[in-house]
Amino acid sequence: MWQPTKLELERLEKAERLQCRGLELYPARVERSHNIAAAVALFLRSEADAPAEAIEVTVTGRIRRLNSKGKVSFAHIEDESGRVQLFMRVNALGEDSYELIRRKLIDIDDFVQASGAMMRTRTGEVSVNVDDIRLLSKALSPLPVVKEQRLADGAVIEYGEFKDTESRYRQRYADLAVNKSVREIFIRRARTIKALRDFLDGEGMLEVETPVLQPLYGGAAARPFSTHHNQLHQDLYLRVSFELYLKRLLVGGYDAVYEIGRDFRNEGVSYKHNTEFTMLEFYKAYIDYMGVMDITERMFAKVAQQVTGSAQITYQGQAINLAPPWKRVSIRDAAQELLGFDYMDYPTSDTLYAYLDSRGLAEGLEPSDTWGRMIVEHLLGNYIEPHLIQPTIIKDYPRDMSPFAKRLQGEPASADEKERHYIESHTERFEFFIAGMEMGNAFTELNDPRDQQERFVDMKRLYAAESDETTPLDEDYLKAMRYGMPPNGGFGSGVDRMVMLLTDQTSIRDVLLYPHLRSQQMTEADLRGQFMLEAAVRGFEYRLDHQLAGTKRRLALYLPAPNVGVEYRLANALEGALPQLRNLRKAFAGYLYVMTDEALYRIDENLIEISAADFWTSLSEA
RNA sequence: GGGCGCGUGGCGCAAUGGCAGCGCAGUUGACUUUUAAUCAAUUGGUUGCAGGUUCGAGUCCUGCCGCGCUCACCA
Repeated sequence: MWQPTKLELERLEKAERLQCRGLELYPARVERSHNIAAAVALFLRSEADAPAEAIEVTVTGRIRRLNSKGKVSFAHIEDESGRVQLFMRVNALGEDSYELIRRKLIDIDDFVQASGAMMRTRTGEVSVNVDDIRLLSKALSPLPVVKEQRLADGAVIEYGEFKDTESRYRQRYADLAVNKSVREIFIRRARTIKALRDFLDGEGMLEVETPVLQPLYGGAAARPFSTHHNQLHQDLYLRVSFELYLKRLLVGGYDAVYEIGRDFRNEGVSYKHNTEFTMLEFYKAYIDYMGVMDITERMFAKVAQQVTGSAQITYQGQAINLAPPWKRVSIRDAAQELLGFDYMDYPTSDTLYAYLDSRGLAEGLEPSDTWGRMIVEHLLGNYIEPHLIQPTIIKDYPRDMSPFAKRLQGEPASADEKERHYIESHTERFEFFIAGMEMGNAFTELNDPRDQQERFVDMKRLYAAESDETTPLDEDYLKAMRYGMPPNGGFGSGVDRMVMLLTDQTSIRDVLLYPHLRSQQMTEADLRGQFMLEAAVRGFEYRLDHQLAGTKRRLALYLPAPNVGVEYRLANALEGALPQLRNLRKAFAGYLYVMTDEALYRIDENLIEISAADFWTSLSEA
């Protein structure tokens, strides 16, 4: 339950004073003739005309700055479109109205509606000469204070920023309300996703939606979240990818489909991983991975153009050119180039490990890792990926890392032994990297059901050691493929990372409105809220106290006997709150008691009745 | 999960183991063109939680909670 701070109490008191004046704090009706940017633009245009007409406007917004100078006051209000200054004089507003400003009954953070003619103040700032001001919404809690100084060159310096990351993520609304740059990130995010849709629609692809809850997960080797459907008595997984469902649609006769949606992976979080993230996948019939490369390059250039105005972007101070063509290099050649050896000279995991070890490149690698994993995760991830600042397509991945990709095409018969083995052991898969970050993944999709089945078995065998989480065999997917799947190229890309790139952010959390954070510990305020509810519904009284045992800080819930004299009522009353109570118990070092006039209970795993003697004993032990 | 770091009024930050302070915001007063307005006065803190060492702990130690960075995991 909310326990107002001093500042909040002051605002509550103001709220009462406003109500005493007969003012509505949260009126239902609003008037607004222009958004702020439009009002300013209109005024600037009229100024250009010689005999400027008065521009009367009614604008709305949140007060972000308030400067009362006796009988004249200035405020800045802000709506999504921008800010404008309110010029308020007692003469124009009248004593009564002006008093609201002068006495600060209207505070910074309140939403107001202001009417008047547009004007310039003596210092030249475009303002509204306010003759009527109305409260639209009273802010009872003050937002963090951020002051802005506008320099002559238009630059804005912020003072007293709101930057504690935890508070900003947990109270994103406050972050957005005071940090304009944060608001801009999410506008740009929306534009990015729209630009992607525009592009893909323009390519003639059909946007589709496939199940988030899947009986079998697949399409990526990631650990899933699982859940259960009660009525169907069935376990379900939250999807880790859309791949298998989208490709089934090509069997169904669509030439090209795409989906933008949420994937869920039960894995660690990092600056570029969130447990749920936005994925884009598309599958297009009658093209191979080279066709996908073309689309990829065009798509990134076009989206960047649409979102930032240019295909040349700056990320963390580095100029990045997204315009095609991008560098395309096989993983084998990239390793050759950056590390100076041909991994095909070490065609088994044993020989490769031995070689890498001899060069001091095996740190973090296990001899038991598969050959493909050594190359892709270790060599690529650690030694190649960080160098890929300009967009780079790394292609032709080892087969055991690519269960849905077709084998590399070539002339095995005519090549020498090493090249023959290379072609047999690699696939038409590529990943592409920008700013040292993996941005996406694509293949010439496997459409041979017999080969696909073999791959499932191979994967199972290869990763059996890691047991629990291999890609399960999806028999229905194979069935679909047996009906005939057109040759196709597929693509998957993390949209959040693309947004990071286009907004110059280094953490995925800064491009997610509500990044995943561990839930906060139950607080006393939460518990009070819980009990206020229970008490209101069930009609009992309660009291929560600290200071049970001298100076030791303890929390106790006190339920007077007349209200909860009957034990089952007590149990009922606590049933809902018990999990929270247990949680709270941790915060109070394990001591939380419930008392009635008749009995004492300790909250443990359950509610345990104890004697008064036990109670005092356990307290003194603490 | 491991390592490193952080947690002090609403926000941003100080405080060799020795009186918990500053700026902004707030409150009161002055000011009819300010813009980080200014001037004067002033309120507000169980220093994340719990224990310990000490004459004395925001500071040192232990445990817990949360966040950040990083490593691991993530074909």
